[in-house]
Amino acid sequence: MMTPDQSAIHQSANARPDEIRRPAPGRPPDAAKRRAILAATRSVFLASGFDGLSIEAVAAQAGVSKVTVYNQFTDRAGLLTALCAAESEWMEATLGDVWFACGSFRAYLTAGCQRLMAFLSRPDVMNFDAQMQLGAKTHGHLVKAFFAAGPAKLQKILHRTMISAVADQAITDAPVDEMTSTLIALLYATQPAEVRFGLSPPLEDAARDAAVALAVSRFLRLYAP
Amino acid sequence: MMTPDQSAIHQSANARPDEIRRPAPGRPPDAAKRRAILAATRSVFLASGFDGLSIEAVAAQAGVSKVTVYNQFTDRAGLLTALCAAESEWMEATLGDVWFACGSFRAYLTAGCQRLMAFLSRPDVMNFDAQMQLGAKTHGHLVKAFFAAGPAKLQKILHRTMISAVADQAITDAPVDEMTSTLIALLYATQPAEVRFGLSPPLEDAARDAAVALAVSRFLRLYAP
DNA sequence: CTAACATTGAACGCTTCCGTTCACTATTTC
DNA sequence: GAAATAGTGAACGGAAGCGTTCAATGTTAG
Repeated sequence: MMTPDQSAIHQSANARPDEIRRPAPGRPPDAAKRRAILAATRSVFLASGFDGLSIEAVAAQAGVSKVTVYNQFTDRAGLLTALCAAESEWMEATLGDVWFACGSFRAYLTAGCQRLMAFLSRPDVMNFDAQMQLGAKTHGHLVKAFFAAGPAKLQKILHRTMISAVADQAITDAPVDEMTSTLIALLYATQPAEVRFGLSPPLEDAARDAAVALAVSRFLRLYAP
Repeated sequence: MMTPDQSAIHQSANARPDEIRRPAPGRPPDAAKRRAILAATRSVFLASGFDGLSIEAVAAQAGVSKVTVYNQFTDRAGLLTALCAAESEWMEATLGDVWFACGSFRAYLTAGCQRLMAFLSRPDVMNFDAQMQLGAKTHGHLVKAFFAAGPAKLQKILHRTMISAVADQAITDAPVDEMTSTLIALLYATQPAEVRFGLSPPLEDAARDAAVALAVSRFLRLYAP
């Protein structure tokens, strides 16, 4: 009764290859409720973290019976796992979708970083980030997955970008890792400290875009050929 | 019985000026236990945050009766207030003590930033920082005090440093705020992302110092006259 | 229709922690 | 000495949340 199916999330992925497309008997789980539960879980998690997450609060906020939560996610751990998986997937997809060709390297980099920061500076995204940093000791496995889909993937993307920019002679051939971390740092400084601590409202889109453009300028000033 | 003394922390500060040095009757509170309670509170808080902080856990870890905690700090809120006050005081003092004269501006800045980051990169300090970022919604007053003693004070210190450096023609007279935030960003990038998420152990002292020196180099490359 | 599963609402026993009270001992001032 | 306060250990009633169970109803495949 502890782990009859381990996790309902990967149910379709775990389906036996020889009996595909055979629907399970009985009433199927309600996908909409599953989504509602995940959304509520995220909301509660942002405010309460790994250990504070109350399943009863999740059920209430999702407008669903507590038993349904256990039915769809087995467990508190299953709920957290599903949440982190969904968040990681979303983040990985978003980080990739942000980059597409433009004119000059400067224009490309500026536009990409602006779209990137429009995502990363969202209060909820930053909040999730902070929770993950705190969960390192107790939930390393989940943090690891999130890190791979988030920060690590971003680093890889920028790494590739730098390499091709060096090849195109758009920037000097300084150490790629140094350039990558410098760019990330300059982008990070885009967000004022008061905002990070929730003492000021987030920047308007225009202000954020301007700050990012300025950061890219500083970056190019450092590494222009 | 709710707030007979409001908060024992500021007891000496609140003493009437006309009846100073008159000791209170009866057995005085045990200062050592007070310190033990605060230390335990910090430890529990780093792991549990504002809402997860268990007073029973604090009492147990401090090796003290639960009643003593209530006796010395009135309240859960009083405990958190005292914790944040102590942390703010400590941080403010440390941030100031880090800077003292050296040879060149580069040497001065490098040494100061190295001592600064030796403090700021400590896992417990970073952890406290993350908890503060999360507590914005529910405990804005405490976060505000911490912010004033920490990030805001650091910003002021660097601001003054930049102004005098400009006056000495050690750096160009670019906008001071821009230079300050850029330096902070470059220092921030000193800490690898894996470390921030607790997936790698903190940098050794030598490695951290080297990274900081490199960050200062990049800063001076941007703003050398 | 029937078998199988989902969902609900309500209850269950259990644990943890809250903030408070009690009786008792220890320490300090007057 | 007496008065006043601090500290201990144990217990209190209550709140909240856990994970589970039950009976009843909804929905789906065969």
